[in-house]
Amino acid sequence: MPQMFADIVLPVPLPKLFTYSVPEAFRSTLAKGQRVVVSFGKKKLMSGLVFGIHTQAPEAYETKPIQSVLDSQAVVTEEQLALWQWMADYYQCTIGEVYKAALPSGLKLESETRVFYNPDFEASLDLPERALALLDFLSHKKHTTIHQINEVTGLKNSYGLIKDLIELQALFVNEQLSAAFRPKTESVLSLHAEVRSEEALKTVFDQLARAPKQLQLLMTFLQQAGGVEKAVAGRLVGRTELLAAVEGAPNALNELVRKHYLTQEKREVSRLNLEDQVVIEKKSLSTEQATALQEVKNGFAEGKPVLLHGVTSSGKTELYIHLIEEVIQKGQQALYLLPEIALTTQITTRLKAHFGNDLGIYHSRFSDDERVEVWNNLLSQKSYKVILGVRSAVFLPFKHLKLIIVDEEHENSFKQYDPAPRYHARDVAMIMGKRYKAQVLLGTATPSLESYYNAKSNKFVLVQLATRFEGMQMPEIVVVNTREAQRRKMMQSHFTPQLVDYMTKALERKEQIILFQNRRGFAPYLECTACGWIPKCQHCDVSMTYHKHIHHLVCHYCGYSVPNYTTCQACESPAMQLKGFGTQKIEEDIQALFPGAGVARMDYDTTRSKKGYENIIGSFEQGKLDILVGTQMVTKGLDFDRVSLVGILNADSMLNNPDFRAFERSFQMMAQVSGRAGRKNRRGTVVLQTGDPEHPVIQFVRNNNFSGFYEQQIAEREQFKYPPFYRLIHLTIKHKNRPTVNQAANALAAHLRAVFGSRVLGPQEPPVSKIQDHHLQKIMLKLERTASPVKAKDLMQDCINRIIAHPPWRYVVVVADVDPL
DNA sequence: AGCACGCCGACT
DNA sequence: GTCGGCGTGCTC
Repeated sequence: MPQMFADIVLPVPLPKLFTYSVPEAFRSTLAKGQRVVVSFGKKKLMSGLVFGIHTQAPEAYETKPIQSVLDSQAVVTEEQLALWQWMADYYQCTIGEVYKAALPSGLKLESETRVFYNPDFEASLDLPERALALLDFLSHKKHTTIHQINEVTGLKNSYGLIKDLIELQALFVNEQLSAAFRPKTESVLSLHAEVRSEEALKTVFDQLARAPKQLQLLMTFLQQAGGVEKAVAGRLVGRTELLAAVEGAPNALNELVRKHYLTQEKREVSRLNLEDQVVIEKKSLSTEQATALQEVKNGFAEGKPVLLHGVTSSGKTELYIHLIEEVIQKGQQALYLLPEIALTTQITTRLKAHFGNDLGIYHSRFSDDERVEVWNNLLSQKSYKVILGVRSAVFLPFKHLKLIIVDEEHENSFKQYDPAPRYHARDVAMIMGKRYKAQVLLGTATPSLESYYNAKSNKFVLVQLATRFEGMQMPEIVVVNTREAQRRKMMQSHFTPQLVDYMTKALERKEQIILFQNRRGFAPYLECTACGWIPKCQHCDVSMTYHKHIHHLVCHYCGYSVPNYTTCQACESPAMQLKGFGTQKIEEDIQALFPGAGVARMDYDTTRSKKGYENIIGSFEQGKLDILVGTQMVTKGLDFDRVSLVGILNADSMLNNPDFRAFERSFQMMAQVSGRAGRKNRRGTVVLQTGDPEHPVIQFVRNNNFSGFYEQQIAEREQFKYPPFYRLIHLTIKHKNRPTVNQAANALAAHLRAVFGSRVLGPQEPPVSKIQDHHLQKIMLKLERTASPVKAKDLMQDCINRIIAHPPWRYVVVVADVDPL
């Protein structure tokens, strides 16, 4: 029998697969997509994924054997492997990096070296003191990790010491895979087999006559089991619920178990909510919705992706639900992708109500074990029919995927920026559509220029949904000139008199208000009023952000933090002042302006915890709050019935971004917040504060004119060779030493120009020129849409390799971002 | 990326 | 001497 080898994907950023030999025992069962344990490097154990099986012995090296096989069935399907390979190629990363991002960490095992003490070893006193101390420490423990040893000995690096002791056979080590996914268990109780009849139970009651607690507990048990009949039939009752119902029950329960009246056992339970759900019938569609639904289906019939351009509150979700139901009825699966921030309780409860236990949710707020459960569920027979998830849900093991919905398609958070793979879930969804032969529907009120262009040029089918449901009107948009108000000294902090006026009236009518402040200028920083010094991060080229609750300055790039400065570090003046205003400042200002109003702030700070976010949304929904101030978060997927006024505090900082997408983003942002205004019976108002009321983007927003905006922007994109006409690739060059990066970047650009000519721009120092002690340079490539990105990757890689081959630049890192945002 | 190994400077 | 820093090479 010939030798057998397997190519294994390992979660390391090395651009290759690793070939291991397959021991006799696994040969008949090993399959692609199974996880295996292999030793990698010196002695580390890792779980990897079988990518290919063959009989080709590698010539250049000796193979190591596969240590064990973790799965009897593949945990990754062939379709997934093919998709991951595509992602690695297109987004210019390694398949190991895709694997690392794709699998929940509960399915990726890694070993830790364990150190054991040899009890037979007789310590002689001529050992160094450190060694004796370590041996003494270890003799009290079963085993330790090297990490712990470092802590105990106070040594930075205890390898040398450990190695010496291993040689003396005082210690030995092995590699232990760290605990992976553990199914959650709960204790359940049932009637003991000996008493499973009504007569037997009567005897038991008699015997318990003098033990009232136990009797009470047994009665409660029977009640919770749903009656004697069901209890006798073996119905289970959860220990926790039973104990919760009776006070001081644990002892009584132990007695009942000891007397063989009840049996206690452990049972695996799901962490995911599997209670029986009331499934709500779908609402019937309005005429417009019904027409749009038909148009979507026609588009699918043409075999094209569909772009659903529907204004806010036009009922897109209802269409999605109809489409998903049809897919489910055919026994197929649907994937519903939402940006992180929009995946709120509102949408989950709504879908849960429709699809009950057919719905699985894949979200970063879920624990890793919960994600493993979703993954395993999809592999199982009873798998979910619908997955509602964030961008990483594109990695899940679908088997009959026939519909992919990308809601809020324009959202930037569908693109992963760091770490690799730097993928865009919307674009991956397109590829999945092709590979799974699934229909793809993109939905949004403010399409990305890319998607709208695709629709206009007939790659997609465009479906419009222009009216809001139940006769809701589009809001009135009032543009207010802040420059004029400033000139007349009429501004009250960040509020124009007009906005204050609208707010006062809305509050009088008991209506709710949303105020939007975009992220720029959101972060408060410290500045010396004497010399202008601003505290910067030691490791990054950014000013540090002031965090009120910890009274510290924090770097948002690397997390470095220092206690707040009271004096200037440059001129020693004590005149340090807080600059830049965030939502926090606005919140305080509003409280001063409207003392009676309930104000809440929604931003990074207040929504860091899962509950924080839900609490704010909840109290706003219930009308406990009058004014909600926030960043982008307030623009996403919230439908509040009582919001009549939306204030955009400062439109200019968005528009003045030096980025070719700045206008697109500003338009989307303003249109999205505006969509929050309006109620069923009353037209909403949007107050848009700007210093430049005549700005074309402001005019397009005011007139709710998306197509005008599109026409103007797309012309510019074509003229200046930007997407969707050209494909951008950003290369970031990093090194600890600034001159080194600059030289390497220049040389790389020269190499690239020799191949790509004028398609190469830069190098240029990015706005943030240092992150975590690494200096940065950026090179941009503008490639024709028709050019193969994979071929471009090869050519680029050649150039990069030539740079790296140059000894002084050996440790220069080049990172590619394909289709950057 | 992690990790081990080796060579060199700064302390007891 | 000894510790720890960091530069270098390797991973089937």
